[in-house]
This record gives sequence, structure tokens and C-alpha cells, in this order.
Amino acid sequence: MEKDDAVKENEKTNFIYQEIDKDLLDNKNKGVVLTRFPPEPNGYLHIGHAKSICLNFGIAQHYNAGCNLRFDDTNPIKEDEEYVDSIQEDVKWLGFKWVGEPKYASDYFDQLYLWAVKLIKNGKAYIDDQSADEIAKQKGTPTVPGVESQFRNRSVEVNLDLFERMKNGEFKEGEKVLRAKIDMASPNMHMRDPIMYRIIHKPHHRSGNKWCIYPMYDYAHGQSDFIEGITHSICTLEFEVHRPLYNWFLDQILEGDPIPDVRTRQIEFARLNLNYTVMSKRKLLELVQKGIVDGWNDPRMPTISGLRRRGYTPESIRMFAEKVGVAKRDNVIDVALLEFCIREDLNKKAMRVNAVLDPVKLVITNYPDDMAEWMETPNNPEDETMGTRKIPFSKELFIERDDFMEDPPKKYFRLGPDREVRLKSAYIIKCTNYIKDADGRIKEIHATYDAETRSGMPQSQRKVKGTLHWVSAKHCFEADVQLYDRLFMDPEPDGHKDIDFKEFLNPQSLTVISGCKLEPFLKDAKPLDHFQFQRIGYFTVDSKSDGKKLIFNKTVGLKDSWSKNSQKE
RNA sequence: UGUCCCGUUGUGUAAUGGCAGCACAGGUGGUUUUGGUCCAUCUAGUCGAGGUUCGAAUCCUUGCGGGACAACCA
Repeated sequence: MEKDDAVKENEKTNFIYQEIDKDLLDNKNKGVVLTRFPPEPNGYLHIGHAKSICLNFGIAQHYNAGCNLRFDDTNPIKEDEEYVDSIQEDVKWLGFKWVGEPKYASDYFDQLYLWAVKLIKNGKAYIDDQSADEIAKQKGTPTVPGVESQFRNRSVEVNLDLFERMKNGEFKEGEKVLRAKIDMASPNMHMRDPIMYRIIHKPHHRSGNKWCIYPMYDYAHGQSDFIEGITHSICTLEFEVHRPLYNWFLDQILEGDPIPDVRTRQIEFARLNLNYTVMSKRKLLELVQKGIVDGWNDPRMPTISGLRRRGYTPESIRMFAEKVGVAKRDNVIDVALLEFCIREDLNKKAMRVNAVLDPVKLVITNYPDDMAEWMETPNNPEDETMGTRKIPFSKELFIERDDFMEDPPKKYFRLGPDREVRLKSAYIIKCTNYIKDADGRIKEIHATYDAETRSGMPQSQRKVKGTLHWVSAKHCFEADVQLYDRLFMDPEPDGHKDIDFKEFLNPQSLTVISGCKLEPFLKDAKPLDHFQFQRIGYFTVDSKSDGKKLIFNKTVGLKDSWSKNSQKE
């Protein structure tokens, strides 16, 4: 049976949508759907987060529901305001709008404290005086059950008093913790009396000096979901083993209360992995701190801000998130898919311009010395509404050095001695001579043009093998171009047990070339403007580019079946 | 030698007991004033073994393989 295209477009088939549909069918949560994106503000967002953002906000859009932005800020040692700002900027840039103001787990510290007292009163939590080492030792291993703490059976009164004094700052860091009393023999390590609160004498980016005890992730996350009325708490697979604890804490805080309308539920999916890069915030931070890259937004980084500076568009990243899908099995996505997505988007949007990256002079010997003609050329053959513009042509031009060969092979369609080639939007020319310098390097190419072959004239219809891009020497201007290659040479740089991921850094990941010749139109280009440099690739003005000197970042090359084939030989 | 999760073309993802499909990557041909785009076309897959069933990628058993879990991180 044929399905309507619009329906097909809107059809979401991943298992999370199926779970939500089921919940809705069962009339769970009174028919409400509310998701959340819960980053810890301890680093910049990367493409893996983009997958999660598109999933959570995409669900909200699909069900005509909402999605919260909540900062999971329970550890003042690692977190910072800078990250809070960058995360908001990146989510907005991707095109999503969260419900109301951003939320913070730290907004709920009072309520979390009250619930902790409730657990103590119900005999479900206790203060442990042991050191981190001792607690770790008692915890056992995945195959060996843990041992109960000697402080496990303190009275409610003592626990209450000690917890109060912990809160009041009477103890040093590490001296005491609040632990849930569950089961030290549980096959699930997370159920072996997990720590709920620890002492940290450090001001928090939001709550300042109000607290010196901070809740752990497991004790804070589910309760924050519950407070906000989140219906589906979607996270990555490594939290799967936390789910029983997530539910246990909710059961405890709800103990004795009426059944709430909304009972949040955790669903896990497989995180995104991209080949030839690393995705852990810790490793990305290391690249930043060691100065291996130019900050979190270095165009080689898989961060949202890096991709933005590289020239990726929000649409391309959303398309990518759609194409990688959502499932539970481990995956490694080929960066070629990301590259496909940005080409796809920029092909439709980017203005075609002429830029010669590695220039060599081409002299049209039979063209008048002081003449200049302004040739009309389409701004984008994919989109007529983008119009046309005029580009200057004159006697002396620059073309790409590798568009000429002294002794070309048969399949080479470009310029060579006595060969004919078309100059895009201008004339058909024929190479008559070439001059080399003392080192044998091509210095200048001479050609004649056929005045009857100007673009648009009947003679211009003549078939010629190749078409070259070019700029007029006296009209063009110079700019720098930054060429990027993958940051790592190994498909899985952090997939080797005994080798540090930095061993695989690609020394050629950045090439800066100056003296590139650009057509005059480009003088007005602004930071983050996207262009297609004809026959080369997509380029974007660097965000650090200023009025004095333009810097272009290579976003991605055009598909190139010529170099692919010629490399095979 | 624990618990949990996962195995579908090279990669990713559909099919939820009824024709194994889609996308990327790769190959070939065509169109083209970008060796781009576009169009056509090809290559290639259900981890193994049993079982249930008229019928299994799908359900069951079992084997094998991969992953997660032992921070006072999230």
C-alpha cells in the first residue's frame, strides 16, 4: 500500500517513539509528554550531544509537547559559568527552544535535602564515616558481593543529627557521606548502598556558599525529572544499570504520598560515535588545555561550536542526527555521512564564487592589454532565485596550478600544451606556450582566446573537455585559507588500550595557505558566510576573520572523482 | 567467571510472525560551461546450531561475539 509522502516524512520509527506511543496508548502520565536535555556544564557540547538534543527536542515537536533544558550542576568542582553560556548558545543555534527559563538541578537542592531527611527517617539512608578508600573496598566487585559498613545501623536520631551537622559545615571533605541503605550484595553495583551526598567546601556557580553538601548524580537526576514533571527521561546506554536505582529513589521519596499524575521513566539509547575523532569531554578538554587545538571551537573539533566555525549549518547537523537514527546497539558513524549532510545543505544554499588557492599566471596573449569585460555568471545553478552577478575578465588571469600539466595523461581534461579548455563563464582558450623558472616550476602559461566563444554566444556551445575557474589578476585580492583534514589518522583513536589517543594526531590536520586569489565580490564576506569555491569545495569565513584580512575555513571538499581515480593508478 | 544490554550488506538504520527495504560509502553508465549537482544502474546482509510455526530477522533454547557496571564524576 502506498503511503502519503507527508506522512512518511513525519513517521518516526525509532524504538523510543514506539515506547512513548505505547505509554500514550496506556494513558500514562495523563497523556502528557515532556522531555529534557540535561547537560553537565563542564565542557562544550559536541556532535554526540547534538544527537541527544535533536532526539529530545524532536520528540517534543512530534508530540506537540515541550522539552526542558536542565543543567545537571551537582559538582561545583568541575562546573563553570562559561559552559552554561556556551551550551545555551549551541542549543539555540541548532534551532531549538526549551520550555521557559533554563532549569538547574541546583534549583532543587532544598527539596532534595528534605527528601534525604525523609529517607533517613524511614531508615533508608545513613551517615557513613568511612573514607572513600574503605567504602570502595567494601563495595566488592561485579562478581564479589560487598560488605556492610559498620555505620550502617546507626539510629535514625544519630543519622539525622549527623546529616544536619554535615549540612552546617561541621565536617571536612571526605569525613562523612550520606548513603542509601539498599543491598550490599546486589548483583547491580549501583544498588550497593550508593552515596547520596558528599561534602564539598567549594562555592557553587549558582548557589554560592549556601551548601557544602552536594547530591550525587543518581540522587539528583531522577528527582529533578520528577519535580519538573518529565515523562520520558532519555539518556545513553551507560545509565542502563542505574535505572533500578533511578526507580528506587523515586519510590522512596514518594513513599506514603498519593500516586502522582506523572511518573517519569528512563529510556536509554546508544550514544553516537564518529570515526577518526574522539567524543569524550575529558579528551576534548585535554586537547584544549594542551593547546593542541585552537580552543573548544577549533574547526577540527567535533564540538557544535567547532562545527559551526568550520562551516556546518544547523540544518546539516539536524539532517545528520536524523540519518544516524536511534537504537541500542553500539555504533560508529562514518564521518563521510556528516560530510554528505553539509554538502547536501550547502549545495542548495551556497553562492558559487571563484577562488584560486594555488595560483599560477595565465596570460591571454591575443587579448587587449587594458581591456576588461564583466562576465555574467549564475550565483547558484541549483537555485535560479539567487540570481547572477558580473565577474571581471582581463588579459592576465590566475588559474589553479594543478589545472595545468606539461605532459598530461589521456584522461586529464584540463590545460596542457596545445590543449583547449573553457574558462567558466568566459572564453574557450588554447594553450600556446608556458614558461618555467630556474627550478623547473611553471611560472606562466600563455594561451589565446577565441572571441567568438564568449559565454552565451553560439560558438560557446562547442564541446570542450574541461572547464576551469579563474580570477582576473588585476581585479582579485588575496586572502588566507585554512585547509582542514581529520584530526586523527586512526578510525578509533581512543579504541586502543595501550596507546594514548594523542599518538594518532594527524600532523597535517591544518594547512594554512596565504596568497589565495579571490574574485572581488568576496571582499564583503562576513564571518560565518558560506560559499562554494567553484570546483574546490565549500568554504566559510572564519569567525576570527577581521576587516583587515579575510580568512576562509574549508568546510568540506566537493566530491572529487578525478583525484579519487587518479590516485588509484 | 556475576548482573544487565546488544548482534540485519563495508557503515548506520527499517521490517515487531507474511516480498529483507532505505541512506551513506563503493562500482558502472548518462546529462552537465563546476571531474560538482542531477539521473539511471550494479555490488553487498539477517552471528552459529537446534526448536515452535503453513511461514522466523522477528518467538523459544543454546552456543559464539561485542558492550556497560567496581569516582565521595555525570
